[in-house]
Amino acid sequence: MRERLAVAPERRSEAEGAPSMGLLSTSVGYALKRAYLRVYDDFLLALGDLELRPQLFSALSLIVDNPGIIQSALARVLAIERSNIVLLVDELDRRGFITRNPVPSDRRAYALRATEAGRLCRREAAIRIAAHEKRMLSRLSDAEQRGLIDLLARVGSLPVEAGPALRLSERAGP
Amino acid sequence: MRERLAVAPERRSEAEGAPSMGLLSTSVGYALKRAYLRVYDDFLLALGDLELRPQLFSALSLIVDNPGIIQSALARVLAIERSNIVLLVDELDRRGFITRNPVPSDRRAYALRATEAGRLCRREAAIRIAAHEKRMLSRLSDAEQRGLIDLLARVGSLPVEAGPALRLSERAGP
DNA sequence: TATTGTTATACTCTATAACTATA
DNA sequence: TATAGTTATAGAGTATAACAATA
Repeated sequence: MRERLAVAPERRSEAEGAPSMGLLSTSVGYALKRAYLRVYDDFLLALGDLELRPQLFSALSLIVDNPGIIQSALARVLAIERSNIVLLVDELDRRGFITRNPVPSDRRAYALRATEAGRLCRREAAIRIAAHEKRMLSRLSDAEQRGLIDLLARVGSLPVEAGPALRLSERAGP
Repeated sequence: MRERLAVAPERRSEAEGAPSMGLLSTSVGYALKRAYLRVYDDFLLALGDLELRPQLFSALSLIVDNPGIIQSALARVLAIERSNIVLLVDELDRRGFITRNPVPSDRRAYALRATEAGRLCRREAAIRIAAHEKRMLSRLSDAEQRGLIDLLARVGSLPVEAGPALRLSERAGP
C-alpha cells in the first residue's frame, strides 16, 4: 500500500465528479500562486485604461515616494535586475511621467524624479488600486485583511513598516 | 498641498538613506507578488534536480490524485487554458510519468493516468516540497501558518477543503 | 453548435551575459 | 576592481485565435 495520503486517495476511481485538488489543496505555494494570479488579473482590469501594468505602477510609485532615486537603487528595492529597470524607466520617461537627471557627484548615475503628470497618474492609479484591493479582500474580515499583508510581508521577506495595513484604501475617499 | 500621503512624504528629499516602499508597503497585491516570487525561487531550488517546475508538479500531482482525468478538466482545475496543458502533458508523457488512454465514451478525449514512475516522482517531490514550505513559513507561528493558507485560498477563490492545513509537511516523516 | 485536443503565435516578466563609462 | 546604465538574448508562463475530429 503506497501513496497513503489524507486527501484524494487513488481509489477515487475514474474521475467522474469534480476533480480533487489533492495535495495541492494543502500547499501554501499553490494557494499563493492562485491568489496572486487572481489579484493580478483584477489589477489589470482596474488599471487597464491607464496602461499601467503592475511593475510600471510599482516603479512610478517608488519614484514618486523617493525623488532622486537612481536606477540601481530602484532595482534593489523592487528585487529585480538592473537590466529590467531600463525598459520600465524608458517607458515612464517616454510617457512624460518621470525625468532622468544627471547626478553631479556620480556621472554614471541618473536621479529619477516624477513629473506633475507622473504624480497625477500615480494618484489616480492609487485610488483605483484601493478599490481593487478592497474587492479582492472582500471575503476577509477586517482583522483578517490586516493580518494577511503582515503574514505575506514576512513570507516575502519584505520590510514591515509600522502602522495599520490598508492605508491605501483608506485614502480612497474624496 | 497635493499627494498628502501617510507614508513617505515627498519631502524625503534626495533619496539618501534606504529608499521607502511608500504606498507599496500597504498593498496586498505587491506583498502577494513578493511572497510568491520568493516561494517560487525556493521551490525551484528544492526540486531543481528533479526537473519539476511548479506547474509540471501541479499537473502530475493532479493526475496522480485524479486518475482518468481528461486534459480539459485538468485545465479547468489549474485555471489555465487548454492549449497550455498540451505541452505540460506532452512532457510528462515523454518522461514516462503518465499515459494518455483513449476514452471509449468520447473519442475526442484522452484519460490521463500516472505511471509507477510518475507516482514515485510525485512522492519524492511532495517530500521535498513539504520541507521547502516549512522553510518558507519559518517566520510564522503554527497558528499563523494555518491561517495563511486559508486566507490565501479565499483570496484566490480556491475551494477550501476541510481539515488542518499543512498536512503536506506532516507526511514528510519516514 | 459546442467541446477536445492541438498548433501557432505573441506578450509579460524575469534572468544572464557582455559591453561602456565612470568610480 | 567594482558599480551604473545599457543592450541583446533567452526562458517560463500565460493568453488568443484558428483548426480538425468528434459530440
